[in-house]
Amino acid sequence: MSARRKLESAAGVEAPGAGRGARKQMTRERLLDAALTLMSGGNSFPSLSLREVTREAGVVPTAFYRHFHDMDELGLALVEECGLTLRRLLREVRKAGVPTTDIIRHSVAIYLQYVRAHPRHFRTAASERNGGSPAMRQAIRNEVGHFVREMAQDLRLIGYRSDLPTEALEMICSLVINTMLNAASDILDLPADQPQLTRELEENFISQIRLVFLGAEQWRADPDVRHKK
Amino acid sequence: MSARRKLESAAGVEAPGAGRGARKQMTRERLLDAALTLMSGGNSFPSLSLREVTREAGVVPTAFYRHFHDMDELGLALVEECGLTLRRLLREVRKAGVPTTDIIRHSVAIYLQYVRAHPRHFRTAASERNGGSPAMRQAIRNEVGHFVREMAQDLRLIGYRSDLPTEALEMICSLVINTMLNAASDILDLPADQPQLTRELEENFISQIRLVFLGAEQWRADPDVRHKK
DNA sequence: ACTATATGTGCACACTTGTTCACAGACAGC
DNA sequence: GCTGTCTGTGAACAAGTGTGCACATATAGT
Repeated sequence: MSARRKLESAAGVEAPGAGRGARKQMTRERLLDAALTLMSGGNSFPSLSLREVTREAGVVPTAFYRHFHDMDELGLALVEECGLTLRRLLREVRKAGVPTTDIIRHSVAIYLQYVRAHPRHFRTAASERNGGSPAMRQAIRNEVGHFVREMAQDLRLIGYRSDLPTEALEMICSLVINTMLNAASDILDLPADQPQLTRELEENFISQIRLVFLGAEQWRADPDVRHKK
Repeated sequence: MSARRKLESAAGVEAPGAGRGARKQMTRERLLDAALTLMSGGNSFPSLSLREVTREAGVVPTAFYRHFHDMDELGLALVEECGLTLRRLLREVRKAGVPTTDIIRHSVAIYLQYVRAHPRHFRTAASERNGGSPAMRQAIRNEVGHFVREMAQDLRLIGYRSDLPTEALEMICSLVINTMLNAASDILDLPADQPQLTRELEENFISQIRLVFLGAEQWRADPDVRHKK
């Protein structure tokens, strides 16, 4: 299939009867997909060239401009896609409901499963969160911010620490999510043939999340630290 | 000074009486410095070109090869430099001793001061930790790993949670350090003319660290989670 | 059915990039 | 002091890059 793409270069030839806008979106997605694929092979986004992407997508370089002004614009679109994945993940976890035993382990399991199902999205998110262009960083930060707020609201809804102000809940969630993203990056970097290391990393990850929630249970809304010794 | 560099391009002309090895190391450091400077201006390491670096360093492209085979090799040297900075930070904190009141706030203050004193090192560390080439990622992971172990040992020495196995202490420290690096990245990205936002971020950061240690105090060595409900 | 439009092609251009090679000058050891 | 060695220079090259332009061709609206 990849070879097929490379041989018959004409994107318009592959789907000659699908409506105009539909085909446009198809090649647009092919460009995005190409970028993701290239990134999952060691390359990082800022080092991708426009031509490289179009080549991988099976499209002539100039066709790129029909969809994006810039590589940066493609980057932003990518971030949006990753954000979408994140939100679907949240919905998935919500759907699973609130198990009575070992909530954390359960949620983490869903999370890890999701990470492995969308490795390219998570790698991109983790990698460009601090690395990419300033614009891309900001975009990712926004996405993560949304995620944090949604998660905090979810905790609200299930009545978790309902005595805390939203601010505090979001602080906690942000810590959790940072930990999640770091773990995703670590796990995706692991050689696939090391199930032992994988398990260790996962256990470590679970421990960290558990630790955070242990702290969260003890958190006091407004500790007046200056008078505390 | 930057202009001076660009005008008189000959590096050998600038310091004509300083010993051979010494001058070699000087231009080597200039190359490293150039890379750091370029990175602190939006560029990320993988997008740097060899020529760009030599240009900024005020050296002809071919001179690069006298110091590094590769850009990757320069990257590794950079990581080492960042690791050195991290270790000096740790020594600084150690030197400060163990204040009796509000240890966390105190340590965080030192940390933030350090981050602002070496912004380029911390940006690089945060950014290439997930973004760079696989080799660079691994190198950073090693440095961070050392840091984690040293910090865990320090906690040991001051008798913090001496009942816990080293493994658990390291898990805690790794969580702390992840949070530290994320915070560094966030803070360095902030527009400099927003002291209010800066303060909020710092407070949030302190809260997170505090939360982690709150959890750490409650952590049980071997919670048999399967029998716990 | 005819025409205008939008998507993808092909070619062109000016640049930048990494790397090779012969060369110049400063230093170190005899 | 002479000679060999090492660091930095300069010109050169092939390859890759972003982008502008005129062209094809399938589609949508009349």
